[in-house]
Amino acid sequence: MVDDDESVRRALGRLLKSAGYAAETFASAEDYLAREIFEGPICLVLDVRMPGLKGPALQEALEEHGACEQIVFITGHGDVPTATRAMKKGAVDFLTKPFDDEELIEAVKRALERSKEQLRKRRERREARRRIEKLTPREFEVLSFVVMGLLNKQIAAELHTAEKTIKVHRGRVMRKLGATSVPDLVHFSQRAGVSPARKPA
Amino acid sequence: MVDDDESVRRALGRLLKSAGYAAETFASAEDYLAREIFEGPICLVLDVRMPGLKGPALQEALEEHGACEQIVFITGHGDVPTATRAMKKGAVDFLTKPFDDEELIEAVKRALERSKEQLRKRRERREARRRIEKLTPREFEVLSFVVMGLLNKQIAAELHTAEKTIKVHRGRVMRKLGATSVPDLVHFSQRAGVSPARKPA
DNA sequence: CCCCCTATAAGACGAAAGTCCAACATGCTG
DNA sequence: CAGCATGTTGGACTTTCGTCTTATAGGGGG
Repeated sequence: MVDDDESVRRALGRLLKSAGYAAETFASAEDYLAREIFEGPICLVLDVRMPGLKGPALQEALEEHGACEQIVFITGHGDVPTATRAMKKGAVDFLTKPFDDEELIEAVKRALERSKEQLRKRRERREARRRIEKLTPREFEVLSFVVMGLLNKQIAAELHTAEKTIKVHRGRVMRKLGATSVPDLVHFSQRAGVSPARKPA
Repeated sequence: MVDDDESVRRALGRLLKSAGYAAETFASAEDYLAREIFEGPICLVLDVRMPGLKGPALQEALEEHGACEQIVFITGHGDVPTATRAMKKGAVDFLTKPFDDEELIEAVKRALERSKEQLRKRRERREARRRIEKLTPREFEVLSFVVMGLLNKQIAAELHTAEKTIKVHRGRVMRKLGATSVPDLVHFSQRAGVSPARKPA
């Protein structure tokens, strides 16, 4: 939680801890950015108006860094454009003080779920990319064609080489990716966010 | 566009038409619901406060019907909670009068893009489901195992039957879905939103 | 009662894919 | 230069997949 008002920090800290969350508090956006990085689902309860870096500015900074925390804004003097912009940029909620404890808890809960899911997808994607990067250019080409459903001989024709060669590449791709089947390869490609090339039914 | 104020309807209607959009106007949410259904990307510019059915209520009604229009709210007296709730429910933007023409045009543009994309996904999904529903229960089971990467003999073991039988089912699945390869089957399953069953690497 | 759908299964055959081993050219790097 | 990674093939062989035909059996509907 980031809020410049210490009484708010203490009150909300108590509230969140009583709800079972490991709440940490920061007096400014700068303090938050300087914290040690925790890898796990994070919900950031963020005041809009603060001295120094403002809430929305911190939101943008975090987004550029590809951070995974989900943000719940709280504010005393929120206006509609600010709230709308914050929500458009992916905030989970935008609460105006005074708000019910229950409201905040609910928002934090949803934020953590979203953060967890985002984290999971990101990890999957990174892992898939990490392995795919170990492929040689040729192997990657072959992979692309395989997940498009082409037969070895068709791939061979595309690449102007022998079907035998394709088999070898294909086997190496399977080993390098740790895949055991064609569907595995498809999942890998999709998780890595590659091959939008299609030739559907 | 739905707004109870006729001068607003005329002004925004002109604006949108001059921007190249085929704008239609409605004086109330009820009128909008009674319109003939148009299938295509739709952006609904919606006033929040109106006699009869309010903007947010219409938003909920449309969502329950699984409509595909994307909503841009406009309002003269918007408050933060209303804006936040609307955005949480998927509104594209929430503009407070007075707003720049440019702002509205931009919002409408983004809304139409989102609507188009949503429409595309929905069509894909419906088409995939339509075909998958033509499968017999047994064939569907086989499909599930195939897209999980199991061999025919493994599927046979799972289903306590002979590999030969699986081959027959598999062939029928391919024909019924119009697929020509295993990756095709995988795409079908995913587009239809089935088989979250995994046994990853 | 007969036909159709569904599920089952066998035999036969060919195409495709995967797996051994071995070989060779290229280009980079130590 | 020697070693290594990469891309390229060949042969031989196994496994898997696909298709064709044929066949049996149960359930439901006309």
